[in-house]
Amino acid sequence: MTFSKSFGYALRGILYVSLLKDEPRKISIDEIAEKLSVPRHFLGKIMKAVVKAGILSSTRGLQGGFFINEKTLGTPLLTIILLTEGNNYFNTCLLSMRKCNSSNPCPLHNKVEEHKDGLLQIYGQTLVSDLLQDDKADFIKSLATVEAA
Amino acid sequence: MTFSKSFGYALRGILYVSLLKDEPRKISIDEIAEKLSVPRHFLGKIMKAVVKAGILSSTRGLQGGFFINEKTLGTPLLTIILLTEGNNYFNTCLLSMRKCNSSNPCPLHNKVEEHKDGLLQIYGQTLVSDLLQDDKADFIKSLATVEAA
DNA sequence: AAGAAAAAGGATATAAATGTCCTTTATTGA
DNA sequence: TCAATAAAGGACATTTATATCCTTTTTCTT
Ligand code: FES
Ligand code: FES
Repeated sequence: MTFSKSFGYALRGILYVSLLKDEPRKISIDEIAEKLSVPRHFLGKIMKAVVKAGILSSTRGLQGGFFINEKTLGTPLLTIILLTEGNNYFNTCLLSMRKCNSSNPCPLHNKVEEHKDGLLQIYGQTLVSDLLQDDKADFIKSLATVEAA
Repeated sequence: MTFSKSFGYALRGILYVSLLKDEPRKISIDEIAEKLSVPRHFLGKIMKAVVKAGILSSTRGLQGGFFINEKTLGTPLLTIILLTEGNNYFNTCLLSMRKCNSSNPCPLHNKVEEHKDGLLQIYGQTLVSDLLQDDKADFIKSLATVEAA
């Protein structure tokens, strides 16, 4: 059920850049890290992988930064999950056995299969664009880590 | 979606001991580790926590080992999950924000809430006894880690 | 009482995830 | 061409999860 922090950072970074798609400027890692209250250098490392995967684009140098490309908004969540959690995220057995396998299922397998598939469906169908909200200010607020509940 | 290895080891250990509930002997950590192909010392540490939580019982000394008690078979999966993954497993936000909170939801929250709740239901309702199979030999086989698919 | 067996407990080791820092490379504008 | 800026890349530090080992305590058998 849980994803790594890397996934959270990646998705939030992508969403933040996507949200500002109409601004002429590119978005720097410093801005993203600050607005999301996320460790700057670690985020940089993750965003590099995001760009390498083609989910976002970036340029170096003055006026450089991150910006969306033709793939960004249509990227399914699943792509981002597999990027940060590894390609085997959905075929690892819940009980730490080698491969999740319905022909030789572990004791938990059949109990959760339905919901596991359901989540996989959702992750495959939900696009970055589906997660953006109209109210930008409110959305940015919901992207920032908040200590207090 | 994924649990830690500790959870897999714990549940499999519990299931193995439960499966042998009709045998007069107690089950040693060596036997469990060997049958499940799991690291012996690490498993010992986890089983200690399982016993401390009252899910299994154990005695030291000659003829000692692990055995089920009145709670074992009726223990819901959820109890074991919270034991190994921590009590906040189901209220941590998927995007690494402070608290999963439907009044101030992250962008992913509403998308997955239904399935998250569904899994929680299943984990709360599924008991150790529900995971045991009649065919012991087959079941033990399904408990053992298998390298090859 | 003595010895053996087995869990419990604690100390340490290794690996992976997370986080920080510094250097290099690319881009822009003067 | 030069200086400034920002991502990319790589080295290193810290923390957490996983794994191993050794000692202590308990229990049983003789
Ligand atoms: S979850 Fe264990 S085999 Fe599928
Ligand atoms: S999953 Fe993020 S707030 Fe609930």
